[in-house]
Amino acid sequence: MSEISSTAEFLTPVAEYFKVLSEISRLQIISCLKSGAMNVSEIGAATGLGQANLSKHLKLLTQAGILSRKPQGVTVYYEVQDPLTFELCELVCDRIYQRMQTQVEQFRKMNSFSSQI
Amino acid sequence: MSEISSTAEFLTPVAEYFKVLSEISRLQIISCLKSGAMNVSEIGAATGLGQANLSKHLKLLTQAGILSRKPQGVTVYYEVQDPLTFELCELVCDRIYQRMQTQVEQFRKMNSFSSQI
DNA sequence: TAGCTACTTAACTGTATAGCCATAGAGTAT
DNA sequence: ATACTCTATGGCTATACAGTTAAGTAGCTA
Repeated sequence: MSEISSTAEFLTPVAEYFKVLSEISRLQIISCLKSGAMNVSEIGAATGLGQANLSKHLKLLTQAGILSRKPQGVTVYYEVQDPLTFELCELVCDRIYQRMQTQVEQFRKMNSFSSQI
Repeated sequence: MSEISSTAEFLTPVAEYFKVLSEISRLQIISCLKSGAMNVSEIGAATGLGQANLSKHLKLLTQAGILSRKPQGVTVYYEVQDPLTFELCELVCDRIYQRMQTQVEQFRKMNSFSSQI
């Protein structure tokens, strides 16, 4: 095994983790679980995702260790298990906001047609 | 525009950011840039990625604001521009390591055949 | 038991993209 | 100008996966 491929192998689970967070539907699910546990129907209503599709995403998120799955009778409650999830999303969200702010500011400065100072 | 779709729209750039970090090749590139700026050939040698493929990944990473691109004569040097990148990777890496540790520990406890205490 | 509800899974389709090849461009030297 | 090196791009194929429809499963209730 070469140095390169061994490095790549260590990075595989990291890439997989980020991949789970790289879909809007799953971020929607995580987002609406910020307030606490919800069952599948509730999550479906909140996100607008189709039932089967939602189920697949929930399975993925659970397998990734991001959500916990708790059946209660006929319904199943999901909850964000790892607080790191929120932390990561917030870090990225904040950075994106900062960049947008910077871009707006740069645009304002560069805009020769602006009547502003 | 419904509440749901507007939420989804805000999440789009976040998902895109995570998507950039969700590929082993790109993580390899980021990883080998930890020590500082490198040109394309050097990155290629360090990662083993094909030239055209590497170029595309570098473009993506640059567009995502993760790398900075600095041409010097005929060569082009890339560098990790946003320290947040390393921060995110470290957070995920550490968490994955913690989980692996936990799994090993649980396995040890559950393993009835073990000669250990 | 049957029937109902809540959720999961299987099978399929369309879309996105990683990797590869060939080519193009851009800078440098002869 | 020509030739050479380094990097970027366009076209292609194979693969992965999000979303959908339909069928299956598990727990409640009459």
